[in-house]
Amino acid sequence: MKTDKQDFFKKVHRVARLIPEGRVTSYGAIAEYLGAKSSARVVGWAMNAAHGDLSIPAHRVVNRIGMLSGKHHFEGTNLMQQLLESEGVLVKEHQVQNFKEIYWNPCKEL
DNA sequence: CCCGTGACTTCCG
DNA sequence: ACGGAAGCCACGG
Repeated sequence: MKTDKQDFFKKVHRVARLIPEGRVTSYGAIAEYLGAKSSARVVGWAMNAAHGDLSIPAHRVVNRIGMLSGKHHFEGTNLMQQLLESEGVLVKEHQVQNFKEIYWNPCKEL
């Protein structure tokens, strides 16, 4: 059984679904959990593919500083923020306020 | 096969 | 401390 590159996407999607409500994580954290900490960008790419999968809360995934870097890829402009606030995540200026407090580390939580 | 792009991260000046 | 540049991996053309 050979490991297809697409398997990486599947892994990212799997982890993304595991993100608890009201929590957020970073691309690098997911990448690191998958063993590809150097491929944080690829995680974002996987998220791009997940964009069509409503089962994947991509809005809970932000960059390392808690900024809604991916909001530009969502519909409208504040959809991502709306989803986060709806889950109890405090967001301001497209940035998670208590990011470090609601930060969900898959390496530690899982 | 080579080049460009991308929802990132880290290092160097 | 701030800003710019490079590195990284995968996908599409």
